[in-house]
Amino acid sequence: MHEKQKAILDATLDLIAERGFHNTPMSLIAKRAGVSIGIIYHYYASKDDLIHALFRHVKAAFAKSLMVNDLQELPPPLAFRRIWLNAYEFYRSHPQETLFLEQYEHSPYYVHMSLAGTEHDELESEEIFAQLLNMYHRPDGDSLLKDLPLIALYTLSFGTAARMARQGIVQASSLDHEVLDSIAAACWQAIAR
Amino acid sequence: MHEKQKAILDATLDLIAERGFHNTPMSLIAKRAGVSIGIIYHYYASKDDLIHALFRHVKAAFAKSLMVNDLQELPPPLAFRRIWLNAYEFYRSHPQETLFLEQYEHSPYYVHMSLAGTEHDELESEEIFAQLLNMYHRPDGDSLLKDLPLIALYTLSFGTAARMARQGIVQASSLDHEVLDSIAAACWQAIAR
Amino acid sequence: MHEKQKAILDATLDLIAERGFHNTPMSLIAKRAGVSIGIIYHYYASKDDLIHALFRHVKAAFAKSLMVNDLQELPPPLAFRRIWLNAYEFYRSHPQETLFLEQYEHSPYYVHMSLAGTEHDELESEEIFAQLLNMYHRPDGDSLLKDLPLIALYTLSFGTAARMARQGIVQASSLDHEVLDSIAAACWQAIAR
Amino acid sequence: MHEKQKAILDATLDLIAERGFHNTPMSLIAKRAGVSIGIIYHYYASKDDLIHALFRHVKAAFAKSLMVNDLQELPPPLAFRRIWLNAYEFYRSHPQETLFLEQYEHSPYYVHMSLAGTEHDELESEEIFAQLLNMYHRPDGDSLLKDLPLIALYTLSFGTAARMARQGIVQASSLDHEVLDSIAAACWQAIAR
DNA sequence: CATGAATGAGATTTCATTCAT
DNA sequence: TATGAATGAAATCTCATTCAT
Repeated sequence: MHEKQKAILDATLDLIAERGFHNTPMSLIAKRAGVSIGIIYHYYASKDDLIHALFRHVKAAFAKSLMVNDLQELPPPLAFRRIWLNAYEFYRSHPQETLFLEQYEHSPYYVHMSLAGTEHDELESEEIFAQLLNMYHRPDGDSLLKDLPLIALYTLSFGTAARMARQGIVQASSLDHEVLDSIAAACWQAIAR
Repeated sequence: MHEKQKAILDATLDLIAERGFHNTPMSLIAKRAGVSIGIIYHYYASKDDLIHALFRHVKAAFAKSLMVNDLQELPPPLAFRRIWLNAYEFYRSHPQETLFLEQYEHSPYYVHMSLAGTEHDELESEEIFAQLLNMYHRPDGDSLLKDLPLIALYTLSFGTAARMARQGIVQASSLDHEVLDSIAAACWQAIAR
Repeated sequence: MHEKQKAILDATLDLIAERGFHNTPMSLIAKRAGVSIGIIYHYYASKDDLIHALFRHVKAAFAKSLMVNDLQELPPPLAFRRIWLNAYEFYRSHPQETLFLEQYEHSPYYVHMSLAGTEHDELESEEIFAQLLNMYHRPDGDSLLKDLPLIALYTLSFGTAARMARQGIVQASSLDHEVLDSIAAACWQAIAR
Repeated sequence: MHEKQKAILDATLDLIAERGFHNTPMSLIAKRAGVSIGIIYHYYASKDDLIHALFRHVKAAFAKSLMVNDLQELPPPLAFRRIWLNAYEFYRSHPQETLFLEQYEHSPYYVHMSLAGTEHDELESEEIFAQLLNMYHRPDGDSLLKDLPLIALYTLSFGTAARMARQGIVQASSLDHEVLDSIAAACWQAIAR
């Protein structure tokens, strides 16, 4: 990726996180990124295209931050907690990314995303979560997890991590390690059989 | 509230739920509501003001739907489930309201809401939730709940109800009663001591 | 004139003096006057009509303040100074009226005023000035005044009084009696033969 | 200054002189200037900003027209008359500018001008006038002028020139050279000791 | 690759005026 | 007389996008 592309994505991220989609004109993105409007249109076909590209970029960075090499070798509760905390930490240390994702995923942009060339389930991050949960969850055999819909398991575990982190960002508060451990434990309790 | 105010709020809700904030011009709201643009500005100072007012309106309706008269008389786990299901049902039966809330609460509108005259903790709905959880949760005495931050308890209980309902709306799928009971039970398990 | 008419004219005067014609909506006039918009249209056919009526009202008040009964009996230089100071005092003690007149008389409103039913030379105040100057000024006979166009005489005498007063209003400064006397004397010197 | 900026200022001047501030929509300015509305907002932040800029532009042109190289070398009364006539001629030969100035300087725009970034006494033209009068006027030493406030001297001299010219424009009449000389002489008589 | 002046459709907002009550 | 909700044409202003350089 060119240096200018990076600058454009960074500027877009910051501005949308603070001001929202419709309050972030292309001209402001160009100014913040220190580039011309023209060059933005050289790399991205339209504003929507830029926003969708930014979403994929941020999602990929998030997925990367969750990567744990030796997941298979850890005992299940530990593997679970490792990823839970990784997700939490990513959100807390990337507030702009978090605020952007919040808006994007809860707006009509997301619902209509597949029209823009990417399917929801092509996203790496979702795949990683599903992979982890599926490690424990075999609906038709012996499972370490309760027999609940995948989305319920997801919400009660990683969804909670995300929410806790986002809350901390918006309210500028934070939780200490001990409390986080308790919450992670409660999540495990909710989903473990 | 005047009849036209109601028509304006209804039209705004429908349009924003379907099209998003910035794809919903005032002219379209006026047309859908069957009123003139001018009268909207008679009741609301600006588009933003209208959106904030709509949020308060929807939130109040939601809070009202949660009201249960005999909460105090029910045994704790039953009282919990009663409200959990009420919240779930409200979302499932009010998809427009739900989609609107999704967008609003995850956008800069929500973060900047206090600028519009209402503080987050002034919202009736928040108060009702806090009230219920506090029924069980006495940090310094005997509590039925785990010793976790209020926000964690909230997320693991009602937050989950909301998410499940919203997911159902977006994906046009639905969960049967048995499954809902299991999820409610898992929530209770997560937060109960 | 009804009490409400007076309130309307007063409100209009204040608002236009402070905000200008185009920044003074009828709704604001109504609010400031403590009446409904409807009643304004009962008394005045349009906003322009109201403004023209206000002009005539203010001009008449001004003319009235200049009245001096025994002009004919005073020696010329004294008569001159009497009116000069009256004009100055009116402006200084009626800043809103003055600012309104400034705008009105230098805007296209004034140029097009005759279209609204009043001719410039029908104005009482102009008549009084002309009368005074004509007392001294007989172009074809013996005159106390220089042989200059009436408008030049007017500008060098009363025009100066007006300007000095207006300057004082805008800059919130004021001149003491002695200085005013000197200026009045200089004016007389300019026009007297 | 870009060519389009000039076209915009010219169009604005013509239209406001003829129609007044509030009867001159931006769309009309754009059409008259042969440019798009957008480009006006590229150069000027708002309609008010455009109007203030136009005022500074016209005032600067006026100041430039008064410049006389050898003022110091002329005998005082001649130097005075040179500038007096220059001012008169500028107004007579620039009716649009004159009508615009009339409206602007007698409206709240002028009073609020300092809010727009320019102080009254920063105007070149004012400086030139003050400079000239100060050449003759030393309050604490020997002066050729009467001991009057600067503003009085200004009004009795250049103020009169401006008024005479403006009157001629509005009434489409004009004064011959001989009469102008008499008026200039009367002005000098008013202010000279 | 890169710029940013230029466009103009369309957005938000204003406000003189009307009219049912 | 008196009200003020209601209208909608028209105003100001925004901004995604284009294109000559």
